[in-house]
Amino acid sequence: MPTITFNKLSRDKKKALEAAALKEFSNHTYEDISINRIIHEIGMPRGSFYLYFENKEDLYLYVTDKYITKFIYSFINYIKENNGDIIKSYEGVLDIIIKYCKNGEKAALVTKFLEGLTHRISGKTKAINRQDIINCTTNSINKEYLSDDVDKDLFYIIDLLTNTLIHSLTEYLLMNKDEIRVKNKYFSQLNIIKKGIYKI
Amino acid sequence: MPTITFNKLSRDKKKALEAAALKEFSNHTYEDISINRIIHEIGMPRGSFYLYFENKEDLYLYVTDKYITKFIYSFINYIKENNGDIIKSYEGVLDIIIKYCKNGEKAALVTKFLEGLTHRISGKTKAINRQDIINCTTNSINKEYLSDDVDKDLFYIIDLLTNTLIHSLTEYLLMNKDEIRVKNKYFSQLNIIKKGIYKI
DNA sequence: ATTGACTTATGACAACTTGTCATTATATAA
DNA sequence: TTATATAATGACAAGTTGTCATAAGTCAAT
Repeated sequence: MPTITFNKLSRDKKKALEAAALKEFSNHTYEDISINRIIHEIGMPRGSFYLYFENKEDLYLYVTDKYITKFIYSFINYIKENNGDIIKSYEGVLDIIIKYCKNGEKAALVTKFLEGLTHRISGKTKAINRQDIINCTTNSINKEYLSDDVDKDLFYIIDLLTNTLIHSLTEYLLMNKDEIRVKNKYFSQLNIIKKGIYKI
Repeated sequence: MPTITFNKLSRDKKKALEAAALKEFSNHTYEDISINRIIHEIGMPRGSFYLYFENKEDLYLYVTDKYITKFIYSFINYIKENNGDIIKSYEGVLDIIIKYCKNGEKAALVTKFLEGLTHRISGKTKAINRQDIINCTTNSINKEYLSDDVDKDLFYIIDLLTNTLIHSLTEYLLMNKDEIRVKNKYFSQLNIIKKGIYKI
């Protein structure tokens, strides 16, 4: 969490730091992210940076969280577009993200965010909170599709689906596995889960 | 991969390096692993180390791979003990690993290996190959339990199960989530998958 | 045994990291 | 205007990694 001092900063300075951070994050592994490069880029003195953020991890989680949150909101909308069909929504979202990554220079960023989701950072295990995704998603789901013996709170299901999605994205974006293979596997796995939770 | 020169080294020197590396890995995040500390511990000159391994990643993958392989073999045996009941085997293995971690000083190590499985290392995405686990596991599975419309090659299923297992372990070991909650979720998720693939 | 050609070993070095802290500057309130 | 609190700064210590010129072995062939 950035300090109060950071929040008091002018809009320009904040934006500059965030932009520089994003640029650095896009081009380097978490390990290789250099605060030095970030602050040099925008001519911010070393001491100032440490007045605003505790360390690299602090900055990383701040910036990453912001973008993950954006994604969650649009995903929730997407579920609504699909009338609460959770499997259909998860089926579609892989493609949407993959396409998003192909279009722009966004791939690098999404990749890094994925790392943020998957990774434990600096031992403190402050990995971005997937709980948020799960909570927000639950309410958008149409439970009529679901078999009667399925647990009413959909926590386990969403966790399983999210996990499967992230794993597939990781394979495609971080491990450079073949798109078609990844998609085939993902759809098969969703199908297994569908059989496990949907009415026959 | 270590160099040929490393393999030519005396048993003692190799063991010493591996032991020092393991110790360092147990007590530090990947990011914070210091080759400096490792070589100081055993009085190995800097230049020598770089004669044997390319860098930190190289050493890390070498040591980690060794231990993962050990685990795979014992897991395959465990499946056989369960007469090829894949779901039952995955149900049991979480508990086995958790207990293993409780008993000894092994927790730290398993934790780090989990990180190795989950993480991308230094951008090159050389994460430990889960393909091995999947291939070896396939042959030990009793397919009679499986519903007829399940794909004959069990790749997708094992990947899904492994992914679910690793996620649960991560939550317990790296995110310090409550053991009972983790287990409940894991079993529920396995149950969903079971419904998706087993004969009724 | 001596030469010469490899292979292996070594530690000083350059080029980077990060986080701190004494000092200076700027607000803000009395 | 003075006093106080808040913010900005950059030099610094203490660490990191990978390289490379030099030194030391090894070992076959003369």
